[in-house]
Amino acid sequence: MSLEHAILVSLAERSASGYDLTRRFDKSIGHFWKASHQQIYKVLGRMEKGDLVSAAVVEQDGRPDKRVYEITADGRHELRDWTVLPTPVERLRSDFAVKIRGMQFGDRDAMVTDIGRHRDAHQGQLDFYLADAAKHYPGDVSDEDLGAYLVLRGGIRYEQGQIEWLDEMLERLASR
Amino acid sequence: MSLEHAILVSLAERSASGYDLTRRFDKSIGHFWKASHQQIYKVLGRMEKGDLVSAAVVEQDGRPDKRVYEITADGRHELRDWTVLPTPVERLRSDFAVKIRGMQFGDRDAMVTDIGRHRDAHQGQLDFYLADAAKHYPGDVSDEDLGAYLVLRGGIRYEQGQIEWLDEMLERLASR
DNA sequence: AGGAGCATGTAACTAGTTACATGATTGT
DNA sequence: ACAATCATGTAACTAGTTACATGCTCCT
Repeated sequence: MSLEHAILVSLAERSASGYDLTRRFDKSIGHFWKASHQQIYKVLGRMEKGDLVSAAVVEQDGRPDKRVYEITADGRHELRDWTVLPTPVERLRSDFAVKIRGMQFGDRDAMVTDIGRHRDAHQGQLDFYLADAAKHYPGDVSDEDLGAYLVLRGGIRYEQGQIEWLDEMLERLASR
Repeated sequence: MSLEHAILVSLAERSASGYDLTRRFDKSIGHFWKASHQQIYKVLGRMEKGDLVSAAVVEQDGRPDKRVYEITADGRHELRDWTVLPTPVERLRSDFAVKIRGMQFGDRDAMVTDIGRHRDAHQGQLDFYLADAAKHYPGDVSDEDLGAYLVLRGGIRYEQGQIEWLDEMLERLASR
């Protein structure tokens, strides 16, 4: 159900079409909750029925019409109510960790290569986050931006932790 | 499809019934891949049809019969082949992060409480991992245990990173 | 007498993925 | 001519969750 909430947060920040949301879910908010356009359109339809969002058709020239969604008062209430409920503490669910765990039954060389790939990918993501932080939050953070900033900080710490772990593994595996 | 691989890894370590696997998925391997017993029985059935595992009915006295699953040669091949393929780099998918991101639209006090709850939960998990590491790997780690050890190291780093992030948030929010 | 543990399932549902579909405009 | 961007969907499928079901033994 949390795609609904992610959409509500995104629309509370700024109204958008399904297409706009899809792009947002490819970056910013999508860094910690990804969604395909198919899923987004499906959920938007359900949310419109539930009066959490309302749609307005906007005609454009040279481009197809679009349905711009706006959060409703009900939607804002739902969002606030949701923040009051305790969030279940999530467990990790990692394909990669399962594979590491099964290392002894696999191909050691291929796995070292794969660990290196992951290291590079996480380094890339970290660089992206750091650039983003430097660009958007060079000084004090406004109350309005605090949530986005804190999540970005979480992303940075996560990527750093991953890189440290991946490096630790590479070091251990190099000496065998 | 990765529950299959998680089960293969677990059965490669030691044969087990669906019930045994369920308990394992409540601890050890379940720390980074959780699964319900319903899902486990369903997947075991599919895997048996695909000859990745084979079952033997074991009669017990004072307890119900059980079907003990063993990994087959095909299963071991599948596991090895899987380790050779590159693992897609996963993005985070976090309800909690979405909620933090939407902080400005929610109840600040409730969220501070929730962050505290998460902090405690992650501290508890970290303590558990540290005790596990101290108990099982006080000295050198054998080749056989390396995968499990490295994943445990990953878990420790992950929990530490989370706690640091949660503390950072609590500190920032206390001063507003 | 009641609850916890052992043991295995079915049924109904929700969320999410993958593949396919359409059609206009703008840039190379 | 061809690809990319804008824009919105349907259809078929897979994975996972929640609720329900059964029945025996051991412990308090």
